[in-house]
Amino acid sequence: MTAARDLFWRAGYDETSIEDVVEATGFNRYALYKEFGGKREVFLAALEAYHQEGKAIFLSSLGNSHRSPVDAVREVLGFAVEEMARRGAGCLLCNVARELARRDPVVRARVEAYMDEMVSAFQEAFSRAAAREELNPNVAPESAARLVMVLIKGLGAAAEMGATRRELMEIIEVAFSALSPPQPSGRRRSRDRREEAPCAHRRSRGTAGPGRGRN
Amino acid sequence: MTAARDLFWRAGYDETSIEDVVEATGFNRYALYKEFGGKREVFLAALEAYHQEGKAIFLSSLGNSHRSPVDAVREVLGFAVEEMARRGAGCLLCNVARELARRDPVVRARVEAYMDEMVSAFQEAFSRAAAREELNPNVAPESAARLVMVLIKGLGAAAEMGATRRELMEIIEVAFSALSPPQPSGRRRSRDRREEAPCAHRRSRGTAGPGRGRN
DNA sequence: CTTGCTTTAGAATGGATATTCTAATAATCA
DNA sequence: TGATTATTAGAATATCCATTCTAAAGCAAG
Repeated sequence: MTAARDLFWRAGYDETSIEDVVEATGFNRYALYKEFGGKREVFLAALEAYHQEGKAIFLSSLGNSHRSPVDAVREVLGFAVEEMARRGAGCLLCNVARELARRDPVVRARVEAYMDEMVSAFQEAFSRAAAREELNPNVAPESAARLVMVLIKGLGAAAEMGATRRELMEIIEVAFSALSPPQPSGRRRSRDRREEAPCAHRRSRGTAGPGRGRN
Repeated sequence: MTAARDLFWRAGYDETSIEDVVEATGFNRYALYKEFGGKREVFLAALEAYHQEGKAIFLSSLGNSHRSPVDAVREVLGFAVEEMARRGAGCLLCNVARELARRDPVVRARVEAYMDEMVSAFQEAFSRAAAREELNPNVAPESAARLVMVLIKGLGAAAEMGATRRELMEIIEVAFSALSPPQPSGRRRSRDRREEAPCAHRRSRGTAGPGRGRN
């Protein structure tokens, strides 16, 4: 199934022919129709797998409860961006939202549900952060969550136009600097933040990381 | 030409048939082929018109030199979002980047050039803002410009999934709070900013505004 | 070995649509 | 008016691809 997912991810729904899927998965074409019903259903299965995998990554990142939830979200965004830059392809969910989901109400409902789930998860994380005073009090958790979703969409689009991982990471850092509280703890000056904010290099080594793809 | 542009804008390239263009423009099909050469060329003309119009709006917004360039960028983003929410369609340039530009190198080059132009324009505005100490010194003008581009892409995608103008405006405000300098002028406290930042309501009246579409 | 079932590869079908062709109509102008 | 040219509407062509059909091959069990 990951083979099909990668195809759709790279090329999109329309540009991936059922023939490509047959080749990549080893499934016989006829068998594939008997198993799934049609191209759309194959895709929906791939999409489900994609979403579940992303969710698992996010939850595991949140699991480290000694870390700020804001940082967990940032980390997940970092993983996503790593993957996007490597593949030259944005979030599969966001991509299909612009092609198949436009015409197909079933797919659209599914995509909306997945996205709502994502926003809710982000929002909950930010709410928890707010309770721990780790979120800028000027920013509503809901708005922060929506911003993250917009970032995911936009960063993916940028990656598809050839943006580098570094550029994308830097954008994340800038955007997230709006989410940290003005004074991290007691009464520290803004210089202290300054050393945090523009550092887009921390997770910058390595080739792949535990990002989304691969298996 | 704006009729064709609106079609492509709303439905995308593939989902807009040449028949639709014929109907909407009144052009005879054969005449249209003689005039432009093909569907792709019709589209390129519409895209050029779209870009020039957006550029004009941006320049006129920047023109008010008594206003901060950061605010000018924010205002233009506001116009764009207004239009996106009204149409339920994101930036035409960003949209086509994901469909036609993938397969068509000529279109891709054009799209890249337009986008580069946009980023450069934003970057220049932010540089000017930095010189006037109206940009957060922790943020490089280039990064700010790239963030704005990512926001445009992401906000458009969000609008297509049904996000409201208000939601989108709020996201802009949050993101832009990362761009304002920590202390606006002399030595004011963060409470002063707090009254500025989450105000997504200033330009919130009205129905359409001088946004992109319409004519 | 033979009979019945499953799986397969490749051909056939059907629908969509960009593009070109054609015959008719309108427009231009001597 | 009459001849030439331009424009049009609709038919014809060509391509692409999801889906289905078909006939052959593989396989299981008696």
